[in-house]
Amino acid sequence: MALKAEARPRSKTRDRVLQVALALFNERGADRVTTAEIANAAGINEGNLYYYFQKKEQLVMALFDFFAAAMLATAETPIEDPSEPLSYTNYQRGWFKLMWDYRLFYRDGPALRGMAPRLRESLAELTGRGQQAVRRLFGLMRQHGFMRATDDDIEVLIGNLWIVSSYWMDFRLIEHGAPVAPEDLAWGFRQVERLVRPYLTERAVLMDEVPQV
Amino acid sequence: MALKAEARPRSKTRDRVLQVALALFNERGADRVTTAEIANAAGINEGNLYYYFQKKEQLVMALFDFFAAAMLATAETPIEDPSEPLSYTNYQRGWFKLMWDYRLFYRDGPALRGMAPRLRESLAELTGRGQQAVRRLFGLMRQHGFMRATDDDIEVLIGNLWIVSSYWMDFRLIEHGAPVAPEDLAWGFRQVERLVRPYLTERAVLMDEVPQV
DNA sequence: GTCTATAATGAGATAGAC
DNA sequence: GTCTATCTCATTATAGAC
Repeated sequence: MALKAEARPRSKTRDRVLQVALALFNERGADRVTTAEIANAAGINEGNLYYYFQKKEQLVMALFDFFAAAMLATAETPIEDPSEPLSYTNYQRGWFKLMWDYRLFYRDGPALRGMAPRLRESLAELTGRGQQAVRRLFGLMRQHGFMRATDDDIEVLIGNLWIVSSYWMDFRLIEHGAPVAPEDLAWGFRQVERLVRPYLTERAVLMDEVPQV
Repeated sequence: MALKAEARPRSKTRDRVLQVALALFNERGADRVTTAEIANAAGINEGNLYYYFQKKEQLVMALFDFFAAAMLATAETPIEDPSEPLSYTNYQRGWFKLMWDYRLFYRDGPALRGMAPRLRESLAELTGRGQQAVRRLFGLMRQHGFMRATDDDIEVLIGNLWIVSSYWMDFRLIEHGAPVAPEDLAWGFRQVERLVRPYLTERAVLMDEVPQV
């Protein structure tokens, strides 16, 4: 099981390192943060950092474990009321909160995989489970008459949803120069919503509201 | 003008370096190729490489100039017969050929921007011009009754088209492990085609054919 | 223009004292 | 568990001979 939490015993210092690393990565980009900076920001010495994480890869993987748990919780959040269209919008909101909290994994994916090659297969596994959850969700929407799409439509749609969701932050960075900010979430939310819209029935209300973060 | 060709006089060695660097980057990934390897593959000494390109960034930017020219040529290729649906499919084929020939810029974008920070603004400019060409294309399709979409629909669609086109290779790499191969082009082609399909009218034939590369 | 050196970086990683 | 000090190593970059 690739997504289990780490085995090593808990420690306040260790937790602080992870917390600080997550913040630094999220803020400045994973490729612009060195182990020295992380140790410094955590108030410990660089040598001490290596007591907890012998390789930078281990640090990244530990962060990924948190992300994986959060993503699965998000993906498998049950729809409050499947007969109420707004419930699905709320579900989508959950995804965008996740993207923001762990934006290092969305924005800096390639850089992180450079630091931690093992990340690739963990990501593949997680992606599979996340997509399965979305697949079930669309099944539910069809049942309730909110969606009209063939199985094939849905497979292609899920692929495109995943790509747009995973990379819109990097795309936005290129176009705007500035790193992605909370205000940009509405843009991404809208792009994703429009992917789904062509397959919604008249029964479904518009789902292009601005997400709360 | 950021997209002009370089000013330095031509030279066989210089051309060979660029050609070899493009091939190596395309093949192995931009972040896995060192200047030493490039010089070696070009049959010259590492010191000599720095006679032509004082910084690795200059090498990347020179490659980008080729890419930019090819991309603009692709984007602005006139539609052979705007009243013939297949012409638009051919246009899309052109894009996928470009993606393959310069896949380093699609697959290794973040790594390249790490090597050459100036790339970001050049990419932004190029993206803008490319999107403008696609915008005109959709206008043409509307004129000929192949497309039914509001201006707003088209703006969102272009954003999603750009994201899926730009990042599907990286996504595919995560899911499959293996680097993207020519066979995968059909998958990407299909994902892109399905983004557009909901806005096509009955007059437009299906455009989901497999691209030739 | 091309080569042989050799420097200069800058990061990750470790050994061993406390 | 934490620190100081040091090492390794890949890479970019330059100086100067030919």
